[in-house]
Amino acid sequence: MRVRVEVAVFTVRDGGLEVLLGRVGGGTWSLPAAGPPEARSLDDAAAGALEQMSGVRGIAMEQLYTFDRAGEEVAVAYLALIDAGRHPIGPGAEVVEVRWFPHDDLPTLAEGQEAVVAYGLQRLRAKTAYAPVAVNLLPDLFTLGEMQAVYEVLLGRALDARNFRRDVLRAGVVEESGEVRAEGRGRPARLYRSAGGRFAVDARERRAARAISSGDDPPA
Amino acid sequence: MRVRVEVAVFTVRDGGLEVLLGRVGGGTWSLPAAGPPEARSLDDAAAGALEQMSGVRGIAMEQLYTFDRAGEEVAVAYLALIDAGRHPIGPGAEVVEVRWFPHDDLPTLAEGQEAVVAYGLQRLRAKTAYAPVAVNLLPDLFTLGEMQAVYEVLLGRALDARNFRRDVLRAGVVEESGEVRAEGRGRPARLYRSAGGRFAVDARERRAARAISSGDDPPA
DNA sequence: GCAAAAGTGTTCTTTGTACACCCATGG
DNA sequence: CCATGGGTGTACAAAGAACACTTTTGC
Repeated sequence: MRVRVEVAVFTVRDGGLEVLLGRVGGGTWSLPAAGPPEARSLDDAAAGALEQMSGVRGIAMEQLYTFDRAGEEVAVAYLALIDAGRHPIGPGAEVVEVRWFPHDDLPTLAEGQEAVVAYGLQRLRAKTAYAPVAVNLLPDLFTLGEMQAVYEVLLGRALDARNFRRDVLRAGVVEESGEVRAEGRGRPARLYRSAGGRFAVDARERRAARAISSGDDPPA
Repeated sequence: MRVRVEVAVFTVRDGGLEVLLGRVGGGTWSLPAAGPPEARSLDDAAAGALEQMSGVRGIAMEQLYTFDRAGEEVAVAYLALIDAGRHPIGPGAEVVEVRWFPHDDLPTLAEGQEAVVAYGLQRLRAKTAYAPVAVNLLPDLFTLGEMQAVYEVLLGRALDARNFRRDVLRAGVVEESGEVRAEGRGRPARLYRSAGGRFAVDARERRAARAISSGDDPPA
């Protein structure tokens, strides 16, 4: 049985959730993937696959699930979240084209990769309810308004700004940078940065997450 | 890279949580495991490994995590829960001995399997908070007292019987069988059976689970 | 001075938690 | 008749959800 790694990479841009895909030789698009990784850890292989396809490196990855493909090959799938603004993408060697696709308007993918994207999305949404996933999708400094916008994209619904502020600040997942940014019209917003810690958006989401959720944090 | 499957099998017996281990040739104990499964799905290979080692079949399995072992082999780990009373174990071909070990008093295991057991346990405890895992660890018909006892073992703390009853019944995860069982002294208890559905023991646990938790239900 | 986004507190409802008593049986 | 486990309901605490108004800027 051959072993492969495949990475579902998500970003939030222009009010939408997007997936990173590349084209190597033929016409079919593919997730960042690597064939039999020789004497490398799976995690390294996944990071390598992303770098090889897009030039992006230093991104945290989380193992998602291991799919078998007709009993002949196993594909160890990973999830990665990046801020597209901070990490510009460019085709690596042997890569014809890399780009972001809206998650709900993907081209035909290589065999079995739809399932990887679908599961990555499910996991991402589940994590939304208890982990500060948005900080991985935002620049170093960001406003609470931007952060809320990311959550609204991930959850597909509007959030109450007052409760959002209160919950995020109470959870201690962000800290004030002291700086302020005037973003055109409107009162300037304070800029925050990540401070670690966990976060749950609201109880309704938590319940939903539980209902579709199971796992744990990966070992190691 | 070679592919293996390994299964962490848990049961609750005599007020303790136990793990199924077997010995094949040498002196070292091992989880049910199978080498390169030829043209079989991973799930089938995991079920086969359990049957091969212990004779037990027809048990639901859930994929846990894929570990890499020094970049040479990947081990796809599974979690299984069984009622030891309903599924007696016996050594399969080429198996010298199979038995249950208390989870906190395991012998030396084959390379890397401690991590599989540890992670299986973590996942099992996390699932406790939102899934009716106890029904997999109980006979067809059981009393709420027995069910509560299983949860108390998994959680390692006492539960309030009144709240437990209310929550379990409200969640609709069990249904009355109409039968009653006199278990020695005390008022006879009604017998219930599983009715599907989800269940969370209590909010404190839910929070704890969230804090250590991440995943989702596996695909498919 | 007005449109637009940021920032602040309070009330209400739901959920969870703690807790006291009666019931049915075996010994 | 009493010890043992089964079964029921209620009062209190905590968390989440809904909601109105003031502040600071660009135009």
